[in-house]
Amino acid sequence: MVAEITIQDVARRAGVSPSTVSNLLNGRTERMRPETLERVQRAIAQLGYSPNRTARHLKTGRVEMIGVIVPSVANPFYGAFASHVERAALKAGYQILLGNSERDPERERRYAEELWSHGIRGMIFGSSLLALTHLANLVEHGLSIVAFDRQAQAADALPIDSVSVDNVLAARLATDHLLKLGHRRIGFVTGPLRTVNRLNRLEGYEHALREFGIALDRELIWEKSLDQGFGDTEGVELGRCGARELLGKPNRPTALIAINDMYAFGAYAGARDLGLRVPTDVSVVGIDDGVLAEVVDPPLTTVRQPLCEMTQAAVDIIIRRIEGKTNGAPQHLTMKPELIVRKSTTSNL
Amino acid sequence: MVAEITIQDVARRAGVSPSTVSNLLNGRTERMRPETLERVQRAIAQLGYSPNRTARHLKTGRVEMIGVIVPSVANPFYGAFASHVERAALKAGYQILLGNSERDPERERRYAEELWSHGIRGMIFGSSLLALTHLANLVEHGLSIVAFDRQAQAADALPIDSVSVDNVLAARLATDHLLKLGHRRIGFVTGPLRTVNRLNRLEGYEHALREFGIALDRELIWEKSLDQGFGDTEGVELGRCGARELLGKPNRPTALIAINDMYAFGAYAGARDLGLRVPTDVSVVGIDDGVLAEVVDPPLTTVRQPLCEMTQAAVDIIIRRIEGKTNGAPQHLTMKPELIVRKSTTSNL
DNA sequence: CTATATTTGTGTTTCGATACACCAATATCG
DNA sequence: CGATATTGGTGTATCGAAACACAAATATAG
Repeated sequence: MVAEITIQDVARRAGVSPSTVSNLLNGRTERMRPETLERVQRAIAQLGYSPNRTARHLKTGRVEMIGVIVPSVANPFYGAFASHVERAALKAGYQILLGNSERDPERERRYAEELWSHGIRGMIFGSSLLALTHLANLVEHGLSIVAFDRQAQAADALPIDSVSVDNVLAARLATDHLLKLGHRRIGFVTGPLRTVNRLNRLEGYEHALREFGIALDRELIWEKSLDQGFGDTEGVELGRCGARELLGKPNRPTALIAINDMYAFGAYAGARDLGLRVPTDVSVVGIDDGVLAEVVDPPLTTVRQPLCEMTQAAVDIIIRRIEGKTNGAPQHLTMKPELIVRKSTTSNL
Repeated sequence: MVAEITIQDVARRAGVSPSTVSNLLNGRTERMRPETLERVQRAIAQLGYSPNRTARHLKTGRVEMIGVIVPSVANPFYGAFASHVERAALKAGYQILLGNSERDPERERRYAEELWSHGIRGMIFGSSLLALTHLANLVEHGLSIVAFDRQAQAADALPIDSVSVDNVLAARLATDHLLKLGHRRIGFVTGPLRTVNRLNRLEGYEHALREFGIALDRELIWEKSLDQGFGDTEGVELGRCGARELLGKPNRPTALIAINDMYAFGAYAGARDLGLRVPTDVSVVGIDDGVLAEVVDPPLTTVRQPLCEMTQAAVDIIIRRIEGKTNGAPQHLTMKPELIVRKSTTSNL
């Protein structure tokens, strides 16, 4: 246990005042003799000094961190998301602080307050919750938020930026694809409809059916949540369970749309449980296009979200807000999804 | 943008000194009149005050955060890991700060120094790198580290705690299982052998073969890394590639052991690429037992790591170190792995 | 050779919370 | 009733870095 090295130690060693060291640290070198500069730099290197961020933050009020709150990184989609956000943040000199909210507004609020008390003034939320009122207080105090994968809602009263894929379109692409393949009874498997992106996807599904002149059959929409709360396995378990129930009906659907890839993988298992094969007996489409989509058997037909561009945009926006480079009205970016046809869907003609 | 509320504001409102508010905040209420206490509490509630952690940290030198550094949370294993660590940490009143190192010692060192300069004095490393010398400097300065999934090495000169599954045993269980099923040519698919856990697993594989009286065929050990660096997809891609190469040989193996579940899923795809079926044409065993293992088709026979207990132990150890409740020699916990037989392996008799 | 600029740093205060020595007011006791 | 405890707080210095006004040393001008 060695004592911390402070700016004072460096100053003493270089024979200058702490102020001078601070000046160098903050790039105010223009009025500094080259030899002084070099002396200070040597002292820093020799002592292995690195400034205490806490002290710096207390003084400046700025902290180069952004908060990232997702339902759970145990879900590979959010894992990949967090990973992309981190990469983009690091490039801009920011660290990320990650929290799992399990889509619980109360946990989300607590996390946000926690991060706030660490001086973090910008956060990205991936949970896509219907309301954002639990964050109103902090936003009014000056917190900047980017809602990820949650298109702005008419009812939103808060100035919150958003970056999202067009989820209505995503589900329309999936549904249209199946309709064109001749499917008429298409099941929709989702977890709790407590998020904007899910509602939008359902809307896209209904829209596509309507456009095609097919009556909506409520029986084909399966929505349920796990009793024992949220877990790592939520998506696949629900997908499995939903597929089993829908495919067990007398007049079973010939195709399923899963709310995301994890649900689709679960649906594969559910179909298998009933002795049905994908795509021969039932076509399955996912949404996300994560890394596993092309590896599973059969490779999953799914709708791609441009995750990389989306995260980059989200990070850019939040940093501009934090640094006060944007002050105006909330920005809302909507990206285009893309249908990726693989082997999990087949013609029903 | 509302001004921050400080302890002074609360004190003024309650008609006491900041010291008194601080005393309450830190539980020193024993010599405080109940009515004063109540007045201060009311002031805190009315103003919605929450203490500035930065200032507190600067004064106390303590910060209730632990660093968690993993190769990448985009890998579901580390996503689940991070999620478990977070849960355990929160229970103990700690936050986690997460970093992805992509197994690069230099990135790992930079991250560690970054976290150190934030006042973090305890970190959990999940990368299992062969050497830990890149962290020597910080450890000498007082950083506590738990190496996760990396059994202590004889050459380790640093006082670093560890929590790991017995990786040698894990691979032995997998190999024995296949041997008992009658397999004699068993391939081993792994990424770069630059981690302790991988080397240990390879050792377990070799050990089991030797014990069974089977000569080691180096041709059956496939080890490669991706050219274009580390990505979300590393595991599955390498597994796929490895399986394709091994199964493409004239005298191909009848079974494969994948270094982890992701590689195993890749191996499924690789076998499929060659028109081979699992387990009819080739048996596959993974290691980890993540959530997808029982969902994929066929459900994966794998070796379970008791992730939950392991992370809990790691968090307990690191917090005891940070709080100075343990000072002695490094602790090394080794947990027992468990073979989970599903449908991806079958008899070769 | 004095007056004014310019260069090159420095001293002091501050951020918000905490630790700790210390003080005022009241209670207790012989 | 004066001396001593006890109760219930408070004043002040401090953590490490940064901001900013200001000062010493040197250069330049007239």
